[in-house]
Amino acid sequence: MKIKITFPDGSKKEYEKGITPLQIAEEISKGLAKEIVSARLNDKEVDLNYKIMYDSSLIFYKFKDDEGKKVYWHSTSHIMAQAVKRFYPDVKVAIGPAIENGFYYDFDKKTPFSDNDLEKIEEEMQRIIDENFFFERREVTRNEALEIFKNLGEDYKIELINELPSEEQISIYVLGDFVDLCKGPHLLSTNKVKAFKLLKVSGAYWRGDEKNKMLQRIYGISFPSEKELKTYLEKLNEAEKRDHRRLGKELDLFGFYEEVGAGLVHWHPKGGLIRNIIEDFWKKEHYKAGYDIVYTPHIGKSNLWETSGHLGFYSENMYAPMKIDEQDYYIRPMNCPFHIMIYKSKLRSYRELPIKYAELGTVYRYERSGVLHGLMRVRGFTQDDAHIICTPSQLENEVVKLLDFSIFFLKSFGFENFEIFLSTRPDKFVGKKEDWDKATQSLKNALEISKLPYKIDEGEGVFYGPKIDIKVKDALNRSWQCTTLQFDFNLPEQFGMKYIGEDNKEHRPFMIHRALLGSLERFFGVLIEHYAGNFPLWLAPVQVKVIPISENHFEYGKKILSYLKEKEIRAKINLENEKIGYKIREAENEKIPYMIIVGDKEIENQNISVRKHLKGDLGVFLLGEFIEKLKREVQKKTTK
RNA sequence: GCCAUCAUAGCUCAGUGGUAGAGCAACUGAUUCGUAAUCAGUAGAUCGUGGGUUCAAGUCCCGCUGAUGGCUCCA
Repeated sequence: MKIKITFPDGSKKEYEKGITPLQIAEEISKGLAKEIVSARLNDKEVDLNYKIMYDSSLIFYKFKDDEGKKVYWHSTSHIMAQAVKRFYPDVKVAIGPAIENGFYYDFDKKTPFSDNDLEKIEEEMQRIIDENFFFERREVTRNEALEIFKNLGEDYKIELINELPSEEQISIYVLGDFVDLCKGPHLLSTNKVKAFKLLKVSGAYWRGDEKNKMLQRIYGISFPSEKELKTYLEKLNEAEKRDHRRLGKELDLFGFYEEVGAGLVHWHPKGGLIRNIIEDFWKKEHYKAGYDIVYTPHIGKSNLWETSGHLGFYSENMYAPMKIDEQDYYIRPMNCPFHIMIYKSKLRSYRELPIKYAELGTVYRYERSGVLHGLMRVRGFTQDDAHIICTPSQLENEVVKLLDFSIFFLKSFGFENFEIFLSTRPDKFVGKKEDWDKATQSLKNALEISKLPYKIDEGEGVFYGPKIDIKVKDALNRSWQCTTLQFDFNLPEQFGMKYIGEDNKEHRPFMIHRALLGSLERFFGVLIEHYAGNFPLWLAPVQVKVIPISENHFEYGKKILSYLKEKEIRAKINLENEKIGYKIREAENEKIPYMIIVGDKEIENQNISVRKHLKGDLGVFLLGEFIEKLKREVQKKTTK
């Protein structure tokens, strides 16, 4: 009996019935057979030794494919679980999936794993790999599966089996002395794993729910070669070097103080200077784009927060109230109610709309101590917030403008790649379905008009409205959420916002909350990591360092310094009694974009030598010519 | 909040029950130097904090504060 196999390029070929993907690959080429890790048969991912019985389409997956990585990592997690079970037979296994970078496995073990344990487990894994067990798939009935895992005492697996849909084919994989419930597919055998490393241990709740028992999780990663593992570990190292917390300290940009409290940022002078530049730019552009900049209080009475609904749905993130004249006041977690007050201070006509209030508004939110993380997750931060209040017919156009404005901002800071998500109505929501549909459609239209590619996150909207989020990709290709643009059905209703329409009747305006950079703290953290602390000229706290070669050149250096300052270049001079190499090293470590080096030659020719950070000597310039170059670079916000 | 790890000089780190150490930074002196570290010297710590065990605690135990990695990825 012959069957027909269709390949991704559309070509077809006949094979004996019962042939496996591996055998087909072997016929094509030995190299291919060696490289593939799994296959897709029609719409189902299968093991390489799966017997093909019918005409099918076939795709091979290699490690470099996402599907292949998943299989590879998932298989490694099974090897790890087997190793753990060999050491600790009483441990119960929970789940062990592949994740974005590697895999983990959760274990129910009385005492947590130590780093020592990790080494032991790694050695045992290597033994399992050397023993080269087959990942043997068996399809079983529900009762058989329950029987097997009951005998093994694997309670978590039983829970999982009971939750599988009734029509699901249940499968188990046998790996030597280890049996696991698993849908598959897997590698053919354990020695396909060439290089692996266990990275960290942590606690993790069963199914991510804090009401459940805390399990012990081990994370790891694996690759088809030692070299790839090495490259990956180096990349981790590189990320660590540009960690904003480390650079924040090294470059003296910001700090946290135990005496003050967790998650409360102090911007040191250099960080403050950068922030000020960002804020100036932000304000200028907002005025240009038709926003009004407002300033509002940081606390407000409890009634305000009751009306807004924050005390109902956001109280978990709010700090306890303080009593002032017998009244409860809350420190603000958001700026919206205050902006709404300004809107409501007058009767508004449709002719005034859209009204756009912008504020660099500092807010305070309670974040659980364990989730705080440098500048990325803090308890007090400043949103670059705005509220756009418009008529329903203006909505779409306003969103188009907003998207354009957001992308302009992000690009100004050197981000070129974005991921855009549209989140739609969740299960719990306020407002009418039809209104949601209309608003969601407007957001969609705006994205289409802006020709921005986006993904839809079904049901991931906030309860008060659909939203668009923009994530930026940084230099290491990690994504960070910055811009969020949220439609709000709730607050205009709660606060009874209105405007007088063309028909001389009262209408309810639409309102959009938006933050472009997100929070200044978080955005600063992202910027630091994106640039690895090497800020572009327009943002660098010190733009130029003047370095005289010896004491004889101090006077000439000072003259240059004062001229630079006169031209509003942020410059410093190094008057230390050190050798030139040492001073250059210092300036390089401080990541100052340009160095001006002056000695006898420069004095004689009345010029300067310029050295660029990370690049080296640029040669000789006239001072005026160099300043022009700097001005152009600042103007263009050049990032390279 | 929960699990784990951690907190020693300004910074990075050593010190596993018996007299607190190093490198860098700082300061002083010498050196006056051409594109990523000149040499020598000086000073700097109630070992995060509060309690306990012990003849003796940086070190062992408990509380607190703060930091770090996780706690979303569904066999």
